[in-house]
Amino acid sequence: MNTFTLSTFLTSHIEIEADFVETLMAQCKSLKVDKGSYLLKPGEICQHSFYVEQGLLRYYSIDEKGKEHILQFASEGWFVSDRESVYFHQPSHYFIQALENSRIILFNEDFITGLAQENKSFLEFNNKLLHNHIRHLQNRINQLLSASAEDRYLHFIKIYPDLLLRIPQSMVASYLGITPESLSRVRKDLATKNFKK
Amino acid sequence: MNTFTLSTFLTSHIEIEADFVETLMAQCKSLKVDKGSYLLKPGEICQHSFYVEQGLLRYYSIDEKGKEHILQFASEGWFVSDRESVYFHQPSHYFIQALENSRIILFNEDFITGLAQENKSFLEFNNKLLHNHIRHLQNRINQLLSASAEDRYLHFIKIYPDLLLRIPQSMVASYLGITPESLSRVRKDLATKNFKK
DNA sequence: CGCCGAGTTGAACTGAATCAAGAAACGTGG
DNA sequence: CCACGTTTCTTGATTCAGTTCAACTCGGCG
Repeated sequence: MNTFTLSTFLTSHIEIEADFVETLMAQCKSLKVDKGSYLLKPGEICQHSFYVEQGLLRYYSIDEKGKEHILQFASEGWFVSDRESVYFHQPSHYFIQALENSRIILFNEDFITGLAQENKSFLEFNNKLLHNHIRHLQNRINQLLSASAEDRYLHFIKIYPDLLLRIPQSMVASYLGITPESLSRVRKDLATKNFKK
Repeated sequence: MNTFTLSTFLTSHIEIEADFVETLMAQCKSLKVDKGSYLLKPGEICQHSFYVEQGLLRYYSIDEKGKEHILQFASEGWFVSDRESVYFHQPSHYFIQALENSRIILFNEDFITGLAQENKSFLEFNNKLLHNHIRHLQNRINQLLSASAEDRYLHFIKIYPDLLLRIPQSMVASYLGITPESLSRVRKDLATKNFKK
């Protein structure tokens, strides 16, 4: 059985009436995507927030030199979307791609904002998501400004130990803002440090 | 005359009834702060969003090595706050400080969320602020991951040309995530490049 | 005048990138 | 279950962007 269904998520995060959850669920599309497939590509206007019930997504950009930069991973119980693109109706600069076969719930944003006006607890829920998003982004910026590659890696394995087992190391490096080679060396250094202790 | 009063800002950003603006304004405290003084310090729980009518603020952290890292500047027409601290009622890790004598409007967050439930256009306004915030944070992360110090500086002067004249260069460096010495060299390089062209 | 803080410059250093090669792990088909 | 090719990870040598520390310049201001 699966504890990451959307309804479980909703009821665990906010005070919400069971029948409201039902009607909400009934109006959200569920989607199965294969590993490697894309939910968003640059140039498209992002139409949804994606909730991951099962599987793993990544949210990333490619710069002028062709390098990938992963902004976010989303495994079970997480939301991803290009909120800038959704909200301001602008073409995205980002990719959202499945790293595993996944089961996703699509949230249409207009639908969401509509609900937020009707239902108080849903408004709170939406607000919580936005603030949580801001919190993550801000922490990330502060860390990129202040911490070394090693510190950032240590922080990553502390926060996302589960992801370590599911994604290739090169993607961790991309998330941290370093090259795969550098991450390999950081890990080597840490190993010898721990050995000495 | 001043075009950055809060009421001007509100009416230019959303469809909102004039009398609602009035009642809103009546309930927000205005505050004059001297250059150098603090609106938030680490350990405090941030209680407000700060709207800048006049002047300039910075939002920054200090890391373990004692280095400052500026996350955001806020001049006329901008909001700042530690949304994480406000929303989750957690002690902040950040400073908010006036870089000039400033006139600030205080937004109590509970008050805001209350209003958002009553007034539809205010809900939209609040949503717009949050999404705008997310947009900025995301762009910043993407840039820290992908762009060189020089690129980041060029982007900065393009986006915030006005700030260049108002803040010391060392703070621009802090915002960009480099040392003042490095920024000085970046500028030198750019000058000779432009000369050659 | 003389000080003071901001900015610049230089020289040495360092963390991380790059490029190239090799080793290990992994999945697929025989 | 093994052999093979492919992708992932590691390692080494070199280069490079940005840091550090120290000295110097400059403009403003008492």
